[in-house]
Amino acid sequence: MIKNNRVTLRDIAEKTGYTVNTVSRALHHKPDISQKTVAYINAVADEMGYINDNIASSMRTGRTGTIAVILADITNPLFAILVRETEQLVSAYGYSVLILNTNEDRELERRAIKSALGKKVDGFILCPCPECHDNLEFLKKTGKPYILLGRRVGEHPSVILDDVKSGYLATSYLAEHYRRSRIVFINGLLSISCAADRLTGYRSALSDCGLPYREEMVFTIPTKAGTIGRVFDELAGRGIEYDAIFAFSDLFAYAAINLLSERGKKVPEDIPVVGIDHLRKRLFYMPPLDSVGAADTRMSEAAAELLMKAIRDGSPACTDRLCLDVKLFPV
Amino acid sequence: MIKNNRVTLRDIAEKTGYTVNTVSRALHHKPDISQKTVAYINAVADEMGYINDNIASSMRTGRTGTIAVILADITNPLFAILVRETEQLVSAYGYSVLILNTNEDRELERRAIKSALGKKVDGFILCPCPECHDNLEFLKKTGKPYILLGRRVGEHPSVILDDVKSGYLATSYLAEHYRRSRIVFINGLLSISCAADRLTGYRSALSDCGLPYREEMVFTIPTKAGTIGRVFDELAGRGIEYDAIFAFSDLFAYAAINLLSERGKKVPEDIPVVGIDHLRKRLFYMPPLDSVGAADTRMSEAAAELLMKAIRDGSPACTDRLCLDVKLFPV
DNA sequence: CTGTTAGCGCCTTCAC
DNA sequence: GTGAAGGCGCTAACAG
Repeated sequence: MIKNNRVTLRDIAEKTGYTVNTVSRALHHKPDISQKTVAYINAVADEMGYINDNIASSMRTGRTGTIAVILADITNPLFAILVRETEQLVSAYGYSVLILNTNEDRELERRAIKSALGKKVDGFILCPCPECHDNLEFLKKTGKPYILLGRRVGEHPSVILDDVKSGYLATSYLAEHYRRSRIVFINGLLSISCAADRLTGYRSALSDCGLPYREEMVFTIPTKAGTIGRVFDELAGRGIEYDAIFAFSDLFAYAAINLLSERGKKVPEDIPVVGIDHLRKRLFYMPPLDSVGAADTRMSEAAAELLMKAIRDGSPACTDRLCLDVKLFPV
Repeated sequence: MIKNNRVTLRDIAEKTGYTVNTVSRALHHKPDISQKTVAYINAVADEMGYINDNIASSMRTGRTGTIAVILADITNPLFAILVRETEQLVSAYGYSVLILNTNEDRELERRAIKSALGKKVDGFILCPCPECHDNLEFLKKTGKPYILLGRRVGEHPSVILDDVKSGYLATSYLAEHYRRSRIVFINGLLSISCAADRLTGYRSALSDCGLPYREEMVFTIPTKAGTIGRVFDELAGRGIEYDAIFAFSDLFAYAAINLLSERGKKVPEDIPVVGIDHLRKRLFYMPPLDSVGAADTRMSEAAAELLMKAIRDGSPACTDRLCLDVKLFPV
């Protein structure tokens, strides 16, 4: 068995002659310890290489200084950005982030929530998977603060972008700026609020531009590799003419552009493509792309602030529901 | 103050009439409890919604079931992939992952290590930042198992790709397949082992192909946004002719392609570009790109396996140093 | 200002 | 097979 050679409060207490508890308070700079003692104890602790045992602290205080971020897949750049922004914000509060991937699967999401509860996180940020109602109700019952990010579900607290407007802006940009009338919409699954809302925006924009809504132009596919190829197969197989593409996400848009290139089509000359998320704002290496994204506020920072507030206040859950403005970022 | 309404062992004990300790052993399926009792207690625990308190368990056992993964930036897709693969592998062992970003900064790396120690992780995987010797020595002294990923430093245990070969393959592909002789190398900082090794491979390939090594064709830049633009400014400003680009990473390669496009150059017709990491293998939306990547084994899985083994054996650190084979993946 | 006491929830050791 | 006792390292409450 390995001997745990970690320095504990007791070690410092023995060395300094104070009690464990005085040492603890000195290290926390509590007001009821003399300046001299504080300085002395801190110096000794430093010298001995003391590091506070978070586990033991949590045991007493009930707080772990960790929040869970639960989402589909960290290799999706959008989620990576959300995580990074969240992490940077909460670290200012001394918090760190436990990341759990659901792969958009309900069962995995449930397990992730339980796992995080077992690790006694102080709060949750989650981008819920489809069909997640049970999971969210379960989470709500725990009384832990939580907030949804990017997708709303019923009355659960959430911070989202204005997805109806996103769909509207993207579609009308294709119609007006590029003067297109046959706009294919490659959408995500409608059980995700943002997909449903973007469809609403798409239809509304078509209507305002005097264009017909045609069901065969709209595809709903899961956020996985490969699935997007079938859209083009189907378009070709059924001989559907189109002159523009509105993609559910920048990822879909880039994947579509790759496939269009393979078929000898140029973007945007032959087929303009508009995406959503504006990844380029953060990821310098992404190719140019017309995209709709948050206008000012960062979604994840807003969510993280609300969560931190709820944790500090000891409120069982934040009750806010925020919908942030978006705008189109042309290439 | 919020009442903590979590179900504890004691609650189950009271309900079943057994002692806390019998309940604990039943839930762990220890052999010295009767089948009937085990079944009964588990049923009650389930019904009550019991979730093991990892914090309290860790307190006793000294293990947290968490490993730290410390790297530059999770929004870099390469790192995101490494994290995801690591997570998937260690989750099979019941482990989870704490991610800490260093932004390639020594001080942040040190803080990350300390933070992870405070959270009592059972082991470390890190992609060390430049000038990290002190940090690694510090980590080594803690006695916790650790392993470096993607970059080697001195004698510290590591799993890396064969970076010399990567540099060689990329360069010779440009020279032989594309028949180019003036190959610009946009490299990372030489204090990172893979940059140094890839430079060795680059030089060696030039030499084998009968091409001269020209210092003004080699640039070393940090892995940050914007810096790559200056390479092209400098090439233009100094009137340096070039007909191919070897990029330190796929990200650099994509960024270079964007900049070449802006300047009206076509890839690969005018200027072929070869990168490293082969991101497309995992990220379906990335544009086509010639790239060098791991031949078979996944680097992060190898590292994670070694770390898990070290943790299970209770050995203070894994001592292996692994260098995995690479190959070129043409578009 | 500092010391004493108590206990967070769990698991390990030993007894019965 | 099961129960009783002890303690992981820390911090909160209360003395003095």
